[in-house]
Amino acid sequence: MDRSGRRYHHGDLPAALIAAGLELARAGGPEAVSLREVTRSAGVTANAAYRHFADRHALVLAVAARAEQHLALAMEDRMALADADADPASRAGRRLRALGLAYIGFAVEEPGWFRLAFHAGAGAGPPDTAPYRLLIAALDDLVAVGVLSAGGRPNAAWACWSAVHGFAELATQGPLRGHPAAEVRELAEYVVDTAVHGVIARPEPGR
Amino acid sequence: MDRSGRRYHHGDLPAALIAAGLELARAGGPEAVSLREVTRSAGVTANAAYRHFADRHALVLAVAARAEQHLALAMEDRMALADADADPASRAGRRLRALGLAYIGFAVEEPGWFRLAFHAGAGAGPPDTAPYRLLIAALDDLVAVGVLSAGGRPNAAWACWSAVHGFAELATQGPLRGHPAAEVRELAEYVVDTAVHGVIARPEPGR
DNA sequence: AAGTAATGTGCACACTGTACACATTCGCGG
DNA sequence: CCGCGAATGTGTACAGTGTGCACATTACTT
Repeated sequence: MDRSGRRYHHGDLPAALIAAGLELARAGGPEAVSLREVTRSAGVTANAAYRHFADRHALVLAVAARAEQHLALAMEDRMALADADADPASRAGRRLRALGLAYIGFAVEEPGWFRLAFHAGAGAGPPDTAPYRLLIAALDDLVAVGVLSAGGRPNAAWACWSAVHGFAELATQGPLRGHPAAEVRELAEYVVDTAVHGVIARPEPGR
Repeated sequence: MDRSGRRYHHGDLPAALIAAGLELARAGGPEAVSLREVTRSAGVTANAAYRHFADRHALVLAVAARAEQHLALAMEDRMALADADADPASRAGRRLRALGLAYIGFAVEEPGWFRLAFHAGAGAGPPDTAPYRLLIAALDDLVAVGVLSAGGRPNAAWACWSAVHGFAELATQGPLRGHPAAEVRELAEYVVDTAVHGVIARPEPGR
Protein backbone atom coordinates (compact mmCIF):
# COMPACT_ATOMS: atom_id res chain seq x y z
CA MET A 1 0.00 0.00 0.00
CA ASP A 2 1.16 3.47 -0.79
CA ARG A 3 1.06 5.31 2.46
CA SER A 4 3.81 7.80 1.57
CA GLY A 5 3.52 11.09 3.38
CA ARG A 6 0.90 9.70 5.77
CA ARG A 7 1.51 9.49 9.46
CA TYR A 8 1.16 6.14 11.17
CA HIS A 9 -1.65 7.48 13.28
CA HIS A 10 -4.50 9.00 11.41
CA GLY A 11 -5.68 11.65 13.82
CA ASP A 12 -9.40 10.96 13.84
CA LEU A 13 -9.99 7.65 12.16
CA PRO A 14 -13.55 7.08 13.43
CA ALA A 15 -14.73 10.32 11.87
CA ALA A 16 -12.89 9.56 8.65
CA LEU A 17 -14.41 6.10 8.46
CA ILE A 18 -17.91 7.40 9.06
CA ALA A 19 -17.41 10.08 6.44
CA ALA A 20 -16.21 7.54 3.91
CA GLY A 21 -19.08 5.26 4.82
CA LEU A 22 -21.56 8.07 4.30
CA GLU A 23 -20.21 8.69 0.83
CA LEU A 24 -20.38 5.03 -0.09
CA ALA A 25 -23.86 4.60 1.36
CA ARG A 26 -25.05 7.63 -0.55
CA ALA A 27 -24.42 5.85 -3.82
CA GLY A 28 -24.98 2.24 -2.90
CA GLY A 29 -27.02 2.04 0.27
CA PRO A 30 -26.17 0.03 3.38
CA GLU A 31 -24.59 -2.92 1.59
CA ALA A 32 -22.13 -0.60 -0.14
CA VAL A 33 -20.46 0.38 3.10
CA SER A 34 -18.02 -2.49 3.33
CA LEU A 35 -15.24 -2.56 5.85
CA ARG A 36 -12.53 -2.91 3.24
CA GLU A 37 -13.87 -0.19 0.95
CA VAL A 38 -14.38 2.23 3.81
CA THR A 39 -10.91 1.71 5.23
CA ARG A 40 -9.47 1.92 1.73
CA SER A 41 -11.13 5.31 1.30
CA ALA A 42 -9.59 6.43 4.57
CA GLY A 43 -6.15 5.25 3.43
CA VAL A 44 -5.86 2.68 6.15
CA THR A 45 -5.76 -1.07 6.58
CA ALA A 46 -9.06 -2.92 6.95
CA ASN A 47 -8.27 -4.09 10.45
CA ALA A 48 -7.67 -0.57 11.69
CA ALA A 49 -11.43 -0.15 11.83
CA TYR A 50 -11.63 -2.78 14.56
CA ARG A 51 -9.90 -0.40 16.97
CA HIS A 52 -12.98 1.81 16.84
CA PHE A 53 -15.89 -0.44 15.86
CA ALA A 54 -16.68 -3.91 17.12
CA ASP A 55 -17.49 -5.17 13.65
CA ARG A 56 -18.87 -4.08 10.31
CA HIS A 57 -22.37 -3.81 11.68
CA ALA A 58 -21.30 -1.33 14.34
CA LEU A 59 -19.68 0.83 11.68
CA VAL A 60 -22.83 0.72 9.56
CA LEU A 61 -24.88 1.71 12.60
CA ALA A 62 -22.68 4.73 13.20
CA VAL A 63 -22.99 5.79 9.57
CA ALA A 64 -26.73 5.20 9.75
CA ALA A 65 -26.98 7.57 12.69
CA ARG A 66 -25.47 10.29 10.53
CA ALA A 67 -27.87 9.54 7.71
CA GLU A 68 -30.72 9.78 10.19
CA GLN A 69 -29.47 13.22 11.23
CA HIS A 70 -29.55 14.31 7.61
CA LEU A 71 -33.13 13.10 7.34
CA ALA A 72 -34.16 14.99 10.45
CA LEU A 73 -32.44 18.11 9.15
CA ALA A 74 -34.27 17.89 5.84
CA MET A 75 -37.57 17.47 7.65
CA GLU A 76 -36.94 20.46 9.90
CA ASP A 77 -35.96 22.64 6.97
CA ARG A 78 -39.04 21.83 4.95
CA MET A 79 -41.30 22.22 7.95
CA ALA A 80 -39.99 25.68 8.66
CA LEU A 81 -41.31 26.80 5.28
CA ALA A 82 -44.83 25.85 6.32
CA ASP A 83 -44.82 28.18 9.30
CA ALA A 84 -46.26 31.19 7.52
CA ASP A 85 -49.91 30.76 8.27
CA ALA A 86 -52.13 32.83 10.47
CA ASP A 87 -54.70 30.23 11.41
CA PRO A 88 -53.09 27.89 13.97
CA ALA A 89 -55.23 24.90 13.00
CA SER A 90 -54.38 25.09 9.34
CA ARG A 91 -50.77 25.83 10.25
CA ALA A 92 -50.49 22.59 12.24
CA GLY A 93 -51.99 20.65 9.36
CA ARG A 94 -49.63 22.19 6.86
CA ARG A 95 -46.66 21.40 9.07
CA LEU A 96 -47.60 17.72 9.28
CA ARG A 97 -48.02 17.68 5.52
CA ALA A 98 -44.63 19.30 5.03
CA LEU A 99 -43.11 16.72 7.36
CA GLY A 100 -44.41 13.84 5.30
CA LEU A 101 -43.40 15.37 2.00
CA ALA A 102 -39.94 16.03 3.38
CA TYR A 103 -39.61 12.39 4.44
CA ILE A 104 -40.56 11.23 0.95
CA GLY A 105 -38.43 13.89 -0.71
CA PHE A 106 -35.39 12.79 1.26
CA ALA A 107 -36.02 9.17 0.29
CA VAL A 108 -36.23 10.07 -3.38
CA GLU A 109 -33.24 12.39 -3.41
CA GLU A 110 -31.01 10.28 -1.18
CA PRO A 111 -32.23 6.70 -1.51
CA GLY A 112 -28.99 5.26 -0.21
CA TRP A 113 -29.07 7.32 2.96
CA PHE A 114 -32.78 6.69 3.35
CA ARG A 115 -32.45 2.93 3.30
CA LEU A 116 -29.53 3.18 5.68
CA ALA A 117 -31.38 5.44 8.10
CA PHE A 118 -34.39 3.13 8.27
CA HIS A 119 -32.30 0.07 8.96
CA ALA A 120 -30.59 2.01 11.73
CA GLY A 121 -33.60 1.98 14.02
CA ALA A 122 -32.69 -1.52 15.06
CA GLY A 123 -33.86 -1.06 18.61
CA ALA A 124 -37.15 -2.89 19.02
CA GLY A 125 -38.46 -0.56 21.70
CA PRO A 126 -40.27 2.74 21.16
CA PRO A 127 -38.11 4.77 18.79
CA ASP A 128 -36.21 7.74 20.17
CA THR A 129 -34.89 9.15 16.94
CA ALA A 130 -34.97 12.74 15.80
CA PRO A 131 -37.30 12.15 12.85
CA TYR A 132 -39.76 10.31 15.09
CA ARG A 133 -39.70 13.11 17.62
CA LEU A 134 -40.51 15.58 14.87
CA LEU A 135 -43.55 13.54 13.91
CA ILE A 136 -44.75 13.35 17.49
CA ALA A 137 -44.26 17.07 17.92
CA ALA A 138 -46.28 17.80 14.79
CA LEU A 139 -49.10 15.58 16.02
CA ASP A 140 -48.96 17.23 19.43
CA ASP A 141 -49.53 20.53 17.66
CA LEU A 142 -52.65 19.07 16.11
CA VAL A 143 -53.82 17.99 19.54
CA ALA A 144 -53.12 21.43 20.99
CA VAL A 145 -55.12 22.99 18.18
CA GLY A 146 -58.03 20.64 18.79
CA VAL A 147 -58.32 18.76 15.53
CA LEU A 148 -56.87 15.57 17.02
CA SER A 149 -57.76 13.92 20.30
CA ALA A 150 -54.92 13.26 22.70
CA GLY A 151 -55.86 9.60 22.88
CA GLY A 152 -55.78 9.24 19.13
CA ARG A 153 -52.25 10.54 18.77
CA PRO A 154 -50.31 7.26 19.07
CA ASN A 155 -52.44 5.56 16.45
CA ALA A 156 -52.20 8.62 14.24
CA ALA A 157 -48.43 8.50 14.45
CA TRP A 158 -48.30 4.96 13.13
CA ALA A 159 -50.82 5.70 10.41
CA CYS A 160 -48.88 8.71 9.18
CA TRP A 161 -45.52 7.01 9.33
CA SER A 162 -46.91 3.95 7.56
CA ALA A 163 -48.36 5.88 4.65
CA VAL A 164 -45.35 8.07 4.18
CA HIS A 165 -42.77 5.34 4.61
CA GLY A 166 -44.67 2.96 2.39
CA PHE A 167 -44.81 5.49 -0.38
CA ALA A 168 -41.11 6.19 0.02
CA GLU A 169 -40.40 2.48 -0.42
CA LEU A 170 -42.62 2.22 -3.47
CA ALA A 171 -40.95 5.27 -4.98
CA THR A 172 -37.35 4.24 -4.30
CA GLN A 173 -37.29 0.45 -4.36
CA GLY A 174 -40.73 -0.53 -5.59
CA PRO A 175 -42.75 -0.18 -8.77
CA LEU A 176 -42.60 3.62 -8.75
CA ARG A 177 -38.84 3.64 -8.99
CA GLY A 178 -37.63 5.40 -12.08
CA HIS A 179 -40.92 7.16 -12.71
CA PRO A 180 -40.72 10.86 -13.66
CA ALA A 181 -40.07 13.03 -10.64
CA ALA A 182 -43.08 15.23 -11.30
CA GLU A 183 -45.44 12.27 -11.34
CA VAL A 184 -43.93 10.89 -8.14
CA ARG A 185 -44.22 14.23 -6.44
CA GLU A 186 -47.87 14.58 -7.36
CA LEU A 187 -48.65 11.10 -6.13
CA ALA A 188 -46.76 11.83 -2.94
CA GLU A 189 -48.88 14.89 -2.32
CA TYR A 190 -52.04 12.87 -2.79
CA VAL A 191 -50.87 10.13 -0.47
CA VAL A 192 -49.74 12.56 2.22
CA ASP A 193 -52.93 14.57 1.99
CA THR A 194 -54.96 11.40 2.29
CA ALA A 195 -53.01 10.32 5.36
CA VAL A 196 -53.29 13.72 7.03
CA HIS A 197 -56.96 13.91 6.23
CA GLY A 198 -57.53 10.41 7.53
CA VAL A 199 -55.85 11.26 10.80
CA ILE A 200 -57.64 14.52 11.55
CA ALA A 201 -61.03 13.33 10.32
CA ARG A 202 -60.99 10.01 12.08
CA PRO A 203 -59.21 10.49 15.38
CA GLU A 204 -60.78 7.68 17.39
CA PRO A 205 -59.93 4.01 16.78
CA GLY A 206 -63.02 2.59 15.12
CA ARG A 207 -63.49 -1.12 15.46
CA MET B 1 -18.24 -34.01 -1.87
CA ASP B 2 -20.27 -37.05 -0.96
CA ARG B 3 -22.54 -37.63 -3.89
CA SER B 4 -22.96 -41.37 -3.32
CA GLY B 5 -26.18 -42.76 -4.68
CA ARG B 6 -26.91 -39.58 -6.61
CA ARG B 7 -27.16 -39.52 -10.35
CA TYR B 8 -24.95 -37.15 -12.25
CA HIS B 9 -28.01 -35.41 -13.62
CA HIS B 10 -30.41 -34.19 -11.04
CA GLY B 11 -33.71 -34.47 -12.88
CA ASP B 12 -35.15 -31.05 -12.18
CA LEU B 13 -32.43 -28.89 -10.75
CA PRO B 14 -34.14 -25.50 -11.31
CA ALA B 15 -37.13 -26.58 -9.23
CA ALA B 16 -34.86 -28.02 -6.55
CA LEU B 17 -32.82 -24.82 -6.41
CA ILE B 18 -35.89 -22.64 -6.15
CA ALA B 19 -37.32 -24.87 -3.43
CA ALA B 20 -34.08 -24.69 -1.48
CA GLY B 21 -33.92 -20.95 -1.99
CA LEU B 22 -37.47 -20.58 -0.76
CA GLU B 23 -36.62 -22.42 2.43
CA LEU B 24 -33.51 -20.32 3.02
CA ALA B 25 -35.32 -17.06 2.27
CA ARG B 26 -38.08 -18.00 4.66
CA ALA B 27 -35.65 -17.88 7.55
CA GLY B 28 -33.16 -15.28 6.41
CA GLY B 29 -34.71 -13.15 3.70
CA PRO B 30 -33.20 -12.37 0.31
CA GLU B 31 -29.59 -12.20 1.44
CA ALA B 32 -29.83 -15.71 2.88
CA VAL B 33 -30.37 -17.27 -0.52
CA SER B 34 -26.73 -17.61 -1.51
CA LEU B 35 -25.66 -19.56 -4.55
CA ARG B 36 -23.40 -21.83 -2.61
CA GLU B 37 -25.87 -22.57 0.16
CA VAL B 38 -28.72 -23.21 -2.26
CA THR B 39 -26.69 -25.57 -4.42
CA ARG B 40 -25.40 -27.27 -1.30
CA SER B 41 -28.97 -27.90 -0.19
CA ALA B 42 -29.71 -29.41 -3.58
CA GLY B 43 -26.65 -31.64 -3.30
CA VAL B 44 -24.94 -30.13 -6.28
CA THR B 45 -21.91 -28.02 -7.09
CA ALA B 46 -22.25 -24.25 -6.95
CA ASN B 47 -21.58 -23.79 -10.63
CA ALA B 48 -24.35 -26.17 -11.62
CA ALA B 49 -26.76 -23.34 -10.94
CA TYR B 50 -25.27 -21.37 -13.82
CA ARG B 51 -26.74 -23.84 -16.30
CA HIS B 52 -30.21 -22.61 -15.30
CA PHE B 53 -29.76 -19.09 -13.97
CA ALA B 54 -27.60 -16.32 -15.38
CA ASP B 55 -26.30 -15.34 -11.96
CA ARG B 56 -27.27 -15.24 -8.33
CA HIS B 57 -29.66 -12.38 -8.90
CA ALA B 58 -31.62 -14.34 -11.47
CA LEU B 59 -32.00 -17.18 -9.01
CA VAL B 60 -33.19 -14.80 -6.33
CA LEU B 61 -35.70 -13.35 -8.76
CA ALA B 62 -37.10 -16.79 -9.49
CA VAL B 63 -37.43 -17.54 -5.79
CA ALA B 64 -39.01 -14.13 -5.28
CA ALA B 65 -41.65 -14.95 -7.86
CA ARG B 66 -42.63 -17.96 -5.78
CA ALA B 67 -42.78 -15.86 -2.63
CA GLU B 68 -45.00 -13.41 -4.47
CA GLN B 69 -47.34 -16.25 -5.38
CA HIS B 70 -47.59 -17.19 -1.72
CA LEU B 71 -48.44 -13.60 -0.88
CA ALA B 72 -51.17 -13.50 -3.53
CA LEU B 73 -52.57 -16.80 -2.26
CA ALA B 74 -52.74 -15.52 1.30
CA MET B 75 -54.50 -12.38 0.12
CA GLU B 76 -57.07 -14.32 -1.89
CA ASP B 77 -57.77 -16.67 1.00
CA ARG B 78 -58.34 -13.91 3.48
CA MET B 79 -60.46 -11.95 1.05
CA ALA B 80 -62.76 -14.87 0.45
CA LEU B 81 -63.72 -14.77 4.12
CA ALA B 82 -65.03 -11.24 3.71
CA ASP B 83 -67.52 -12.23 1.06
CA ALA B 84 -70.43 -12.91 3.37
CA ASP B 85 -72.14 -9.57 3.32
CA ALA B 86 -75.50 -8.67 1.87
CA ASP B 87 -74.90 -4.99 1.16
CA PRO B 88 -72.62 -4.77 -1.91
CA ALA B 89 -71.09 -1.44 -0.89
CA SER B 90 -70.08 -2.61 2.54
CA ARG B 91 -68.94 -5.89 1.04
CA ALA B 92 -66.52 -4.12 -1.29
CA GLY B 93 -65.15 -2.10 1.60
CA ARG B 94 -64.68 -5.18 3.73
CA ARG B 95 -62.86 -6.94 0.91
CA LEU B 96 -60.40 -4.09 0.51
CA ARG B 97 -59.87 -4.11 4.25
CA ALA B 98 -59.27 -7.86 4.23
CA LEU B 99 -56.80 -7.43 1.40
CA GLY B 100 -54.72 -4.95 3.36
CA LEU B 101 -54.79 -7.00 6.55
CA ALA B 102 -53.75 -10.08 4.60
CA TYR B 103 -50.79 -8.19 3.13
CA ILE B 104 -49.68 -7.14 6.59
CA GLY B 105 -50.40 -10.54 8.08
CA PHE B 106 -48.25 -12.22 5.46
CA ALA B 107 -45.42 -9.77 6.15
CA VAL B 108 -45.56 -10.49 9.88
CA GLU B 109 -45.85 -14.26 9.56
CA GLU B 110 -43.35 -14.67 6.73
CA PRO B 111 -41.02 -11.69 6.93
CA GLY B 112 -38.33 -13.41 4.88
CA TRP B 113 -40.66 -14.15 2.02
CA PHE B 114 -42.23 -10.72 2.28
CA ARG B 115 -38.95 -8.87 1.89
CA LEU B 116 -38.05 -11.15 -0.98
CA ALA B 117 -41.37 -10.65 -2.74
CA PHE B 118 -41.13 -6.89 -2.55
CA HIS B 119 -37.64 -6.81 -3.98
CA ALA B 120 -38.87 -9.00 -6.78
CA GLY B 121 -40.90 -6.28 -8.41
CA ALA B 122 -37.73 -4.95 -9.95
CA GLY B 123 -39.40 -3.88 -13.15
CA ALA B 124 -39.71 -0.11 -13.13
CA GLY B 125 -42.85 -0.05 -15.22
CA PRO B 126 -46.43 -0.49 -14.00
CA PRO B 127 -46.50 -3.65 -11.92
CA ASP B 128 -48.21 -6.70 -13.34
CA THR B 129 -48.01 -8.93 -10.29
CA ALA B 130 -50.79 -11.02 -8.82
CA PRO B 131 -51.00 -9.07 -5.54
CA TYR B 132 -51.22 -5.80 -7.44
CA ARG B 133 -54.00 -7.15 -9.65
CA LEU B 134 -55.93 -8.14 -6.54
CA LEU B 135 -55.69 -4.60 -5.23
CA ILE B 136 -56.87 -3.14 -8.52
CA ALA B 137 -59.76 -5.59 -8.63
CA ALA B 138 -60.82 -4.66 -5.12
CA LEU B 139 -60.74 -0.97 -5.99
CA ASP B 140 -62.70 -1.66 -9.17
CA ASP B 141 -65.36 -3.21 -6.99
CA LEU B 142 -65.51 0.01 -5.01
CA VAL B 143 -65.92 1.94 -8.26
CA ALA B 144 -68.67 -0.39 -9.45
CA VAL B 145 -70.45 0.08 -6.17
CA GLY B 146 -70.22 3.82 -6.43
CA VAL B 147 -68.17 4.78 -3.37
CA LEU B 148 -65.06 5.54 -5.44
CA SER B 149 -64.83 7.52 -8.63
CA ALA B 150 -63.25 5.82 -11.60
CA GLY B 151 -60.77 8.66 -11.99
CA GLY B 152 -59.69 8.40 -8.38
CA ARG B 153 -58.82 4.74 -8.59
CA PRO B 154 -55.14 4.99 -9.59
CA ASN B 155 -54.38 7.42 -6.79
CA ALA B 156 -56.34 5.30 -4.37
CA ALA B 157 -54.25 2.28 -5.31
CA TRP B 158 -51.02 4.02 -4.42
CA ALA B 159 -52.45 5.40 -1.20
CA CYS B 160 -53.66 1.98 -0.07
CA TRP B 161 -50.48 0.19 -1.04
CA SER B 162 -48.38 2.86 0.64
CA ALA B 163 -50.18 2.67 3.96
CA VAL B 164 -50.26 -1.09 4.05
CA HIS B 165 -46.73 -1.63 2.86
CA GLY B 166 -45.36 1.04 5.14
CA PHE B 167 -46.99 -0.57 8.15
CA ALA B 168 -45.64 -3.95 7.10
CA GLU B 169 -42.13 -2.50 7.01
CA LEU B 170 -42.52 -0.84 10.38
CA ALA B 171 -43.83 -4.09 11.85
CA THR B 172 -41.20 -6.39 10.38
CA GLN B 173 -38.03 -4.33 10.06
CA GLY B 174 -38.83 -1.08 11.81
CA PRO B 175 -39.59 0.06 15.35
CA LEU B 176 -42.64 -2.19 15.68
CA ARG B 177 -40.59 -5.33 15.19
CA GLY B 178 -40.83 -7.63 18.17
CA HIS B 179 -43.89 -5.97 19.60
CA PRO B 180 -46.64 -8.29 20.86
CA ALA B 181 -48.66 -9.74 18.01
CA ALA B 182 -51.96 -8.56 19.46
CA GLU B 183 -50.76 -4.98 19.65
CA VAL B 184 -49.45 -5.11 16.10
CA ARG B 185 -52.69 -6.55 14.84
CA GLU B 186 -54.75 -3.85 16.46
CA LEU B 187 -52.53 -1.14 15.07
CA ALA B 188 -52.73 -2.77 11.66
CA GLU B 189 -56.51 -2.67 11.78
CA TYR B 190 -56.45 1.00 12.63
CA VAL B 191 -54.01 1.83 9.86
CA VAL B 192 -55.92 -0.19 7.27
CA ASP B 193 -59.25 1.28 8.32
CA THR B 194 -57.78 4.76 8.10
CA ALA B 195 -56.45 4.07 4.62
CA VAL B 196 -59.71 2.59 3.38
CA HIS B 197 -61.68 5.42 4.90
CA GLY B 198 -59.35 7.99 3.38
CA VAL B 199 -59.79 6.46 -0.03
CA ILE B 200 -63.56 6.19 -0.07
CA ALA B 201 -64.18 9.51 1.69
CA ARG B 202 -61.76 11.51 -0.40
CA PRO B 203 -61.86 10.12 -3.92
CA GLU B 204 -60.78 13.23 -5.83
CA PRO B 205 -57.19 14.46 -5.82
CA GLY B 206 -57.29 17.63 -3.78
CA ARG B 207 -54.62 20.12 -4.69
C1' DA C 1 -25.45 -46.85 -32.48
C1' DA C 2 -22.96 -42.28 -32.90
C1' DG C 3 -22.40 -37.72 -32.32
C1' DT C 4 -24.02 -33.46 -30.45
C1' DA C 5 -26.22 -30.66 -27.02
C1' DA C 6 -27.33 -30.39 -22.19
C1' DT C 7 -25.91 -30.67 -17.74
C1' DG C 8 -22.74 -31.13 -13.66
C1' DT C 9 -17.75 -31.00 -11.71
C1' DG C 10 -13.09 -28.97 -10.47
C1' DC C 11 -10.17 -25.52 -10.14
C1' DA C 12 -9.08 -20.72 -9.93
C1' DC C 13 -9.54 -15.88 -8.82
C1' DA C 14 -11.08 -11.70 -6.68
C1' DC C 15 -13.56 -10.14 -3.13
C1' DT C 16 -15.57 -9.96 1.62
C1' DG C 17 -15.38 -10.02 7.12
C1' DT C 18 -12.58 -11.11 10.83
C1' DA C 19 -8.90 -13.29 14.00
C1' DC C 20 -4.13 -13.10 15.59
C1' DA C 21 0.54 -11.48 16.32
C1' DC C 22 3.40 -7.64 15.57
C1' DA C 23 4.94 -2.61 14.78
C1' DT C 24 4.56 2.07 15.66
C1' DT C 25 3.33 6.08 18.06
C1' DC C 26 1.19 8.92 21.80
C1' DG C 27 0.96 10.51 26.42
C1' DC C 28 1.92 10.22 31.18
C1' DG C 29 4.82 9.40 35.52
C1' DG C 30 9.58 9.42 37.00
C1' DC D 1 14.21 14.63 29.69
C1' DC D 2 13.42 9.68 29.64
C1' DG D 3 10.95 5.49 29.41
C1' DC D 4 7.23 2.63 29.65
C1' DG D 5 2.36 1.27 29.04
C1' DA D 6 -1.73 2.13 26.33
C1' DA D 7 -3.63 3.26 22.07
C1' DT D 8 -3.58 2.71 17.39
C1' DG D 9 -2.34 0.83 12.73
C1' DT D 10 -0.05 -3.16 9.88
C1' DG D 11 0.60 -7.94 7.98
C1' DT D 12 -0.68 -12.30 7.45
C1' DA D 13 -4.07 -15.77 7.40
C1' DC D 14 -8.51 -18.22 6.97
C1' DA D 15 -13.23 -19.13 5.79
C1' DG D 16 -16.79 -17.72 3.01
C1' DT D 17 -18.91 -15.57 -1.19
C1' DG D 18 -19.95 -15.01 -6.60
C1' DT D 19 -18.27 -16.29 -10.93
C1' DG D 20 -15.29 -17.66 -15.25
C1' DC D 21 -13.10 -21.51 -17.71
C1' DA D 22 -11.87 -26.20 -19.01
C1' DC D 23 -13.35 -30.77 -18.52
C1' DA D 24 -16.46 -34.90 -17.50
C1' DT D 25 -20.67 -37.08 -17.87
C1' DT D 26 -25.16 -37.89 -19.38
C1' DA D 27 -29.32 -37.31 -22.43
C1' DC D 28 -31.31 -36.81 -26.87
C1' DT D 29 -31.50 -36.74 -31.83
C1' DT D 30 -30.66 -38.60 -36.16
